[in-house]
Amino acid sequence: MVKRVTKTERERVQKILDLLDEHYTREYKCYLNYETPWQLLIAVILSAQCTDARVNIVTKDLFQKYHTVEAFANAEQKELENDIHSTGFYKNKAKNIILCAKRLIEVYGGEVPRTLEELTSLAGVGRKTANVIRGNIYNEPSIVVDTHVKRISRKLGFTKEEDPEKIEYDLMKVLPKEHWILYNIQIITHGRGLCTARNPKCEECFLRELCKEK
DNA sequence: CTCCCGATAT
DNA sequence: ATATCAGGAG
Repeated sequence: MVKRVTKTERERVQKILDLLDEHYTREYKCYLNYETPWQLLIAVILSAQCTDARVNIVTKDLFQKYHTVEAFANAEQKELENDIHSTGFYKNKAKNIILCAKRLIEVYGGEVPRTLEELTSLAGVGRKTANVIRGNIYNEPSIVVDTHVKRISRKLGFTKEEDPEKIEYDLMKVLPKEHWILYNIQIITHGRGLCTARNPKCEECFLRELCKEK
């Protein structure tokens, strides 16, 4: 189904974006700690079904131990599994990180590629991870659909889809391009503080009036 | 669709 | 005890 956006819908969207800008940061600063593009790539791979706080604890030691992409490419899988154990899914993540690092070196000269197609050709890198890299590293307008963006975008009536890729396309039509990267960061902040998955603090929410509710 | 999976809040 | 966390692959 093709989504159409009417003028009144656009005005409602703009009100929500204004309120988000008013209450949350306008910086393209993500919650995962990193120094280099490849460090962000690994941090995002580790972040699957894991809190960013946990990932930051793990990567602090991890990036002290493995200084380069080559170090990850040559890592012993069992040892890397142990190093990232607390993030969960550690066998898949360790295997993917090693394969990803090898391909970064063999195909992309050790650099993190820029296009969605190139990024998703890397092991452990799907659409969500690729879009984080495109937005945060290359400043390319991109929409990241994670668990918070999915839940809250549906509550706000921006989409009725379940599939993250379809949600991404709906949000592209609903949101002005200048807000694509920022939206994700602000919604995560909102999803962690007020619009939580379990007991959302609707009474305290500044979007209460504009929310389509459950 | 299922599996991968530990840590934390409720 | 259970839901949830910056998902991805087979």
